Amino acid sequence: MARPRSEDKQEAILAAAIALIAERGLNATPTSAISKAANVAEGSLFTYFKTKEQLVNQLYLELKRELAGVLLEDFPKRGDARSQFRHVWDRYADWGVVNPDKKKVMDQLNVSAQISAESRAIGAAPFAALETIVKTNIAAKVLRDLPVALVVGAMGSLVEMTIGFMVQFPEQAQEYRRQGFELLWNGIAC
Amino acid sequence: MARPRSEDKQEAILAAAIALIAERGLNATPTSAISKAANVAEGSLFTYFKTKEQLVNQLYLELKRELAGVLLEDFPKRGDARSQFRHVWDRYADWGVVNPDKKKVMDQLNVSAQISAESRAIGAAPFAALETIVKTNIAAKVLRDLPVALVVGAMGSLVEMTIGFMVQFPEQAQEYRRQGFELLWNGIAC
Amino acid sequence: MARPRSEDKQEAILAAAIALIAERGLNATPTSAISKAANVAEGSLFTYFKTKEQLVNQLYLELKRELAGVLLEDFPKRGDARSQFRHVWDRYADWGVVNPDKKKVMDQLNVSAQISAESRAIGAAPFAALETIVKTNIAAKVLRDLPVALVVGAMGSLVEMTIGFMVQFPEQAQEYRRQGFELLWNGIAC
Amino acid sequence: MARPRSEDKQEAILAAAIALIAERGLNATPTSAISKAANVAEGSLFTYFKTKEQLVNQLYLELKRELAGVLLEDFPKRGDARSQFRHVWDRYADWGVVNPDKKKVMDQLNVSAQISAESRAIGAAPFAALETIVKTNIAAKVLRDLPVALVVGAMGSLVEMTIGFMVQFPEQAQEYRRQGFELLWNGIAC
DNA sequence: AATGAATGAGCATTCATTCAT
DNA sequence: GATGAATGAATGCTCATTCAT
Repeated sequence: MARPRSEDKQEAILAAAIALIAERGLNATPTSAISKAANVAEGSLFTYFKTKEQLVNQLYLELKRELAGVLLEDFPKRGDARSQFRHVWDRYADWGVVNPDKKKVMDQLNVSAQISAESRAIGAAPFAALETIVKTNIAAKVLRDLPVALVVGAMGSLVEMTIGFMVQFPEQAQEYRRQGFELLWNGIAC
Repeated sequence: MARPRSEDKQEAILAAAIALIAERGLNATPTSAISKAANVAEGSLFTYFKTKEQLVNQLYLELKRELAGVLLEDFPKRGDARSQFRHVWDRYADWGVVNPDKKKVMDQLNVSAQISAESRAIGAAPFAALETIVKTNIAAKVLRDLPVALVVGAMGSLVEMTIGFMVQFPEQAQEYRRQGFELLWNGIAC
Repeated sequence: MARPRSEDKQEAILAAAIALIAERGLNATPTSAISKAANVAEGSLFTYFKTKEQLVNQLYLELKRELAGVLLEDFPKRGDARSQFRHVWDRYADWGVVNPDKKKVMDQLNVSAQISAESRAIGAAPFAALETIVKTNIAAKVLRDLPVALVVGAMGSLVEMTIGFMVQFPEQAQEYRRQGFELLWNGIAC
Repeated sequence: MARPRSEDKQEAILAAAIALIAERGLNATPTSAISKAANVAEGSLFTYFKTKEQLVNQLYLELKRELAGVLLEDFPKRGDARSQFRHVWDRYADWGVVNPDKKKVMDQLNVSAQISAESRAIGAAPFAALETIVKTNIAAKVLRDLPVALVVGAMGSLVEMTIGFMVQFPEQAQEYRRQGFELLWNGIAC
């Protein structure tokens, strides 16, 4: 009967956290700044997230989940391998370009000591589908015989680097996106 | 007669900073902890580095310089392109495996808001030689016609990822090192 | 038609307060913990007690009233003075042993700055009968000629101390109870 | 070579804590108020006491030690038992009257959950001499055959109560002090 | 009346930096 | 230069109380 917890508020807090952490860095972003940016009382932040650490971990999971969703949405299940990888690559790159704040935050959280091992495990789960695809294509001799994780890792690290160039040189963004993918594909394909 | 500033102490502070930041993270490492680990008084740290930020920036430059030195030491100037890239790759990978703390700190500093644009520029300079090599080999049609920076970036991001696997699975370290390089080389070579 | 204030709830809150304050201390017991333990909403606590301070004062009065009632119940009006004092002594001691939580809370409230002078006055009132008994017996030369309040105070402080031993050494509880009383009686009787 | 830790400052903090806690109560006394009253920066309080809890425990020990010292100073070793007990009684009572703040603080700390079992044990040690005296006099049939701890406890609880009257009625202070002792002595002596 | 989310003042503690010795 | 005590702004979090539902 009391005011129900508002999902809006929870989201506003996460959104504010993204904007501020992207701009100022994780440690330079006090919870008070987050709550103020979210138009929420300082104390309210803690009704939605027990600690700052929990907020940060949840943010991490949210971003991972969102990204995984984006990558696999409209996935061309019946396409050839190259198209499939290209789909994931483009989705990832575009997501990073369109959401530079989220990208920056993810970069920071990826190396932060605040993210628990558990969060890392949960955050990695939605990407399992990618591993399957890689595995299948290695078995089918479409991809070279490399460790699955290495291929997945290469894709990740290469897009993330590529995104940097796309953001830095918006006019050549499409060019970079294509060239980055070429590099990846030549690296992994038979 | 005042004691001269001891270079030893300066180094001890940087070494302590590396160990602590690698273990606990940049923001969770107070200067007091660094000075204690360096066997130096809290105040003394500030005679060697005006602020924590300066210490961190200097640390960044130190690491970059060290890494660049390692990569180019014994560089096979007269070897073929593949050997040259392989040299850099192996040096980088081995450095990361042998110095996991330095690697972790560099990962953190690379995304930290504390590192100034100036530091980033200075830190990148020693790697200019790499760009030249890439440029030359693109011109010579040994490498594909890709943006130089993209190739350099790909090498960097791929080794860093590969190092992760080498550290995680020490028994297959050599295997990973080789496979990572194959992936890179196939990606960039004509 | 609004639900009437439930006396049950009021009592549940007081009972929960006793248990928690005894265990964790007055200042370490948030109202939220009390309401949760009482199975009542956080806000509801404040419909029964306007402030935490009022709750605490009411609790104090409740305990004082209960204790006074216990002491005088079945009071041997026609017995000799010793029996009468013994009755009060034993009742008090047993109450403390049977209700260690209430005893602890009373000890804390007795020295707490939260209890108003008014509450202290009201809380003392039910013990007026004791003063009368003391006064009468001093007049009758059964008790030494000491200030009434001093005698009453002595009885109080001695039982409370004695209760401590009874709780700490349950096997000698009866022994302590008797010996404590002897000490009191010899101290005050002619 | 740096400024040495000043004992003055440590004492100023403890003194400020006594004054404020006596007036406002333990939980209503923020460390900031203590440091301000001690003319010390907020942070400095924590160079002398790691936590508020530690400050409070130290304060407890300080008070216990001081009191024990006062009670046994100039102790009439060769006097008769009554004089000896009277000595302790008077010292205690006068200490309480002269130092009402310390008395109030001790009353609060005695029932506070913040004082550790260890502190309680250490705080009780200096009073061991009292137990010895009691024990000796029980063996010598000067005192009744009561548990030693009960006798010591009775002395303590009775003086503390008596102090209350002495403070409340300063004009009859001496009278109360004497009467309180009579009550104690008649209660414990053969 | 009942609920529990919302509020924001308040607090213990940390930490980069300064400064007396 | 070296030391470490001193400083006080900053921060994460708590909690009594209010209020929308």
